[in-house]
Amino acid sequence: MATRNIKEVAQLARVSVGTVSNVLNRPEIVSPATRERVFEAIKKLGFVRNEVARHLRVGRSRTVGLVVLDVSNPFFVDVAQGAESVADDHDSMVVLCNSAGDPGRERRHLDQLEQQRVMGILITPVEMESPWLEELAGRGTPVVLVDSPATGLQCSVAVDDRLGGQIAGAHLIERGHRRILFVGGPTSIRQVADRHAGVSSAVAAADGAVELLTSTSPTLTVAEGRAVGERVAALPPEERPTAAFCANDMMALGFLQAMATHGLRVPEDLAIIGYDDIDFAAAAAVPLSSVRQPRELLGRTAIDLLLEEVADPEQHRHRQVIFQPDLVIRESSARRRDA
Amino acid sequence: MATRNIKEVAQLARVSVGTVSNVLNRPEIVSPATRERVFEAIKKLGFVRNEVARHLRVGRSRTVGLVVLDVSNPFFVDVAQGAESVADDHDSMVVLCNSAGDPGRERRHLDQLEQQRVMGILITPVEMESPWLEELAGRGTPVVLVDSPATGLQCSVAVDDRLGGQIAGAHLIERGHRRILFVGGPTSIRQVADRHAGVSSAVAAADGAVELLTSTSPTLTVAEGRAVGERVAALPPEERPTAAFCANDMMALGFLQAMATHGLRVPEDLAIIGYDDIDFAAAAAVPLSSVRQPRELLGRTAIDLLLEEVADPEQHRHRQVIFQPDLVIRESSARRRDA
DNA sequence: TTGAGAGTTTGAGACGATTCAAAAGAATCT
DNA sequence: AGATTCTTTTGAATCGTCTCAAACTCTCAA
Repeated sequence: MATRNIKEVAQLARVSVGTVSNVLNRPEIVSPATRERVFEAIKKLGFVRNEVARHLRVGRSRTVGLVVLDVSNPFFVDVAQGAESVADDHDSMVVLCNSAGDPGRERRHLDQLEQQRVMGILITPVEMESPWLEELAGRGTPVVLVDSPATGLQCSVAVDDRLGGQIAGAHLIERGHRRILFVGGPTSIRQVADRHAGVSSAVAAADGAVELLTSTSPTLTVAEGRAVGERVAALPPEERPTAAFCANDMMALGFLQAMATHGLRVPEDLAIIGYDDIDFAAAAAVPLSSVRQPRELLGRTAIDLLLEEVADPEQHRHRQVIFQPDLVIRESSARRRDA
Repeated sequence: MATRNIKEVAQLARVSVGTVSNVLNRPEIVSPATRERVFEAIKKLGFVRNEVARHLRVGRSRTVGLVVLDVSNPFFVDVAQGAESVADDHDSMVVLCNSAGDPGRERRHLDQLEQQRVMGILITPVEMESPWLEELAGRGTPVVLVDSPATGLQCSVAVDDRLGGQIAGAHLIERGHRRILFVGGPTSIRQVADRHAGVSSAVAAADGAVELLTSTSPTLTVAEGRAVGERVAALPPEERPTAAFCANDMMALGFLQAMATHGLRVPEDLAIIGYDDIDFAAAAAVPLSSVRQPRELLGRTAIDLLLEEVADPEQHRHRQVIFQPDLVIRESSARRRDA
């Protein structure tokens, strides 16, 4: 209502709109006296620059969209915080969007972000193949894939999930487990597929001595983890796996809860290892072993790549950055199991 | 780069820009034949509407800013999800900003949001008194306070924190505790102050039979909770409180971890009760008793109030909505203590 | 044949800031 | 005083879309 514009400021300060704009953007080229007068007018009127109009003229915005698979997963929150910390230093803003694993929601968010002409988009896509993203990039919105496969057509940052799965598998095997359950989400999610492939390869390396079971669920939530845990707890002991490798910590926490409610001891009756090493993993009923990813670094690197592309689109060569996960061993997989 | 505009579409479809705009906004008033022609042109060119220009012309944006105290606290994530679910139905967007308890960051976010001319702002302010917010509202950006005091100058939604503190205190006293520690953050945060006042009143009602200790920390994080826990664990048993009421679940989880590392049993040696009842509370080392707040409802109601104000600013009367918390008793405070 | 009325389409302003060539003013030098 | 250079200030054009009064096209009735 009472939104003042540059023209009113100019009038009050008895200068032209061009001068007000200069005071706002390049104060050093304006004489101190005029500058002072303009600042006073701004303060008196309570003028706030209209970023929308500015953006329309200048052509690019200072906000970056970050579309994640699940905001309630602390992993993504940490990635977001990493990205935000970098954005802050470039007085940009990160707007966090939640696809909740739903391609439709993801699509709507992407449309909205493109309509807003954001500077660029960081995304952990729901599905491995996404023609949308390429079209988007083709129309001029830079896209960086976060924790996702390198298609070569855009930048990406990821953690070697195959390696993570392998480390986890090797660890369980080394601890004496011979019957391992992989608790995963939909295999359409690349992270899940890779982690499974990793543990498979570790199992394969054990020369048939180890059996790998696989359970898939539609989502990677605490509730799903609990549900799988319930089913496992209900199995007769001899059919039960002795260890569970969960595709993320949320599922692992749910799985762990199910063990507790059914009186199964962790790790004695069943060892558990999660993925992501979110802060809550260490605070769980039984402190959770987990494959750690450099969460904030992931976010920071993603936005760095984006800013690099924006700064010089011509020179820019797409890059794929891959980090290595490492294993954090805690109580939930600490004991040796005698085969 | 290849961003097409309405004019190019108009050219290709051999109509005027006005007609294209009509197709976009009021397709029913355009003849089917023309409409079809325009749609084809849009598709052929890969035209994406520039929401920035639209917004400049129309005057108000479809995005709402939500400024929270701590994104890594699942409580706020849930509030955000509640808000987002409503926004979705009004094809608006919620942009989530993190003040991280820092007035400077909060201020910068507010500035940015105002410059973007957002439709409105939902905020959990860092400090109780914030003249900024009133100025902001005065300049025409509606503000709804979330989980915050009712100043009467704007709408607010909150949960009765005093009652929450009281419930928690009464529960601990009823369980036989006579030496209770309140683990809180800075008292400048209203929630903390109120929860403390609540437990105080419960203690006062016990007629001098109960002693209340208070520990304050700069932040309400897991780490701070752990730090306080360390100090408490180091006390000689006779000086130690028998129960801790933590200002939020994050602190409670940290506190609990400290108990575990120092071999103190929960709840036998020390009972713990948290606040918020985040999902991870139930999955903790010892399932955590907690004061539950209607997290999503808080977010949903906040944005409802905002939309109401935006829809009809003249008629709108500011309202204060207050919800009641309730107590969830779990293992961490389940036992009776014999005085 | 004309006029009324309904249904479509048009295109010239906004919206608010930035840009930049050009004008104005001030300072310095001959 | 006039020429030259440097510093400030100006204001019209621009970004992409929406709005709305006016113009155009039909159809139908008088």
